[in-house]
Amino acid sequence: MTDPRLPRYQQIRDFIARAIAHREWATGEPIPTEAELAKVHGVAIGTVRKAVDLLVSEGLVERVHGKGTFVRRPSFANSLFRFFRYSSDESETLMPGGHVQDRRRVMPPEDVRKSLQLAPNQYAIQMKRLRTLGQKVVLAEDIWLPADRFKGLLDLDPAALEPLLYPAYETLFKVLIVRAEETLSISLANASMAKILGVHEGAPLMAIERCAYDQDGRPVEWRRSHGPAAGFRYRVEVR
Amino acid sequence: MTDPRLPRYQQIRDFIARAIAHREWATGEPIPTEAELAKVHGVAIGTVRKAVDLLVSEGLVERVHGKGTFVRRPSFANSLFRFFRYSSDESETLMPGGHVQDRRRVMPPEDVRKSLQLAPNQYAIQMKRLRTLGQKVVLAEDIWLPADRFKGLLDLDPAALEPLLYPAYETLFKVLIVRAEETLSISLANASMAKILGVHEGAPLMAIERCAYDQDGRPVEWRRSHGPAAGFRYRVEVR
DNA sequence: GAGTGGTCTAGACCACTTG
DNA sequence: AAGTGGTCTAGACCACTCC
Repeated sequence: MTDPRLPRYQQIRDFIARAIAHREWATGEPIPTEAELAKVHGVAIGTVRKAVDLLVSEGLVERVHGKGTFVRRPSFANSLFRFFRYSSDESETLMPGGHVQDRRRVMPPEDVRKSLQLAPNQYAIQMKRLRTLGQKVVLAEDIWLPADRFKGLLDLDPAALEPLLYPAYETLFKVLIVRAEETLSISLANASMAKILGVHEGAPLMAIERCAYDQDGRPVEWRRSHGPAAGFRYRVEVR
Repeated sequence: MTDPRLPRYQQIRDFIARAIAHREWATGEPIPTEAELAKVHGVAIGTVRKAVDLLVSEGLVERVHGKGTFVRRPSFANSLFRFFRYSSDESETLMPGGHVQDRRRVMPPEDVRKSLQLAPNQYAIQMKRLRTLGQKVVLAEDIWLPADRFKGLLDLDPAALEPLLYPAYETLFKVLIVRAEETLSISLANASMAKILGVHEGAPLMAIERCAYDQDGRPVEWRRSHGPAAGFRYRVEVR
């Protein structure tokens, strides 16, 4: 399953990441102890520690001294601030709702196809989605997925995809998002956007393009989101 | 110098970081080999490796297999994309000029004082600065520094601070920036901003607030930058 | 071939949590 | 006291670069 030419610690990291993606250990539950992992994989404990170090740095897992190592994933509030980096004004306790409006199986435009590394004849699934805070629409999203990794999504009850997509990807499609690249820019509202977001035509909008990658580094989602500029804040740490 | 209660690998990391900040090893030059560092500090090589791992993850140093470990600092193009995350349209080869306009020693406003963790009676140095691409002003910056760590900055020839501030901080004040937090938002140009940036009043601007931290995790610079929204792009990787 | 970092071992002892 | 992760050792051998 894993490339045997990879270092042992990488293989063990992949093994654990895959097990987590497949929900073999529930969120908040401990993974096997380092001693046990070492025994199972037939390596020294230092090698296991290096594998776990990687997972910690990816945010997939959390060490607690004296207790164990725990699956750390976005049960809720977490994924919000890992990937939903938008807050209207300062309030920390925001909790956006998600509302999938539209789902289709289509050929993606060229830029999306490239970002998702799809072959020219491969299909994508497109979804339109609104994010709301209270009654207010704060973000209109246009989401693209590789169809072959999300078989059956079109037949799902839309409610199964709410309030957050990434936990649903994980549970339903064994796709675990571990990182993403985002590009921010500013655009002006056209007529339809203005109507959806409740701003006047030509009002400034924040545009966020995101490409999200799974535990194996493959791109699995591309989205473009638009939100009203007023009150928009985006926080990030750079190194 | 370093807290002896810290783990050895932390102490060694601090030792190396400090040496780099003090320019004991030039940019692009190799630091001592791992074997040598181990001998000097009287530890096993694995401990040194852990220290160097930290520095690599901080981007301070770069390993090259078979050759050595090299000081990686923003000699030039690097710091641009580490900390100057602004590009007008897609062109990758941008190289913004910096032009310090104004320097003063003043009491900082409350929010700046807090961000820099200054005591209520401590002074700050304020600088105004323009960033240009070709003839065009792309960013107007308002920069605040703790006065006690930048003694003598007011007497310097402004040219000593160009084209980039962070290398100057490092050479002249032994302050090495290793990370920063940024908050992006959108504002509208007032009359003076409009004039400086060459846009009409009320035009949308990108506003970037940044707090930068040194190798010891202390905040050493706060700045607020404004640039025209048109053509603005900000790329970031999130985990 | 000599020198560098990269991987891995088989332990030891310490610090913290839980019963 | 037992079990967990955290630090550290004193090596071994491999992969890569340079001469």
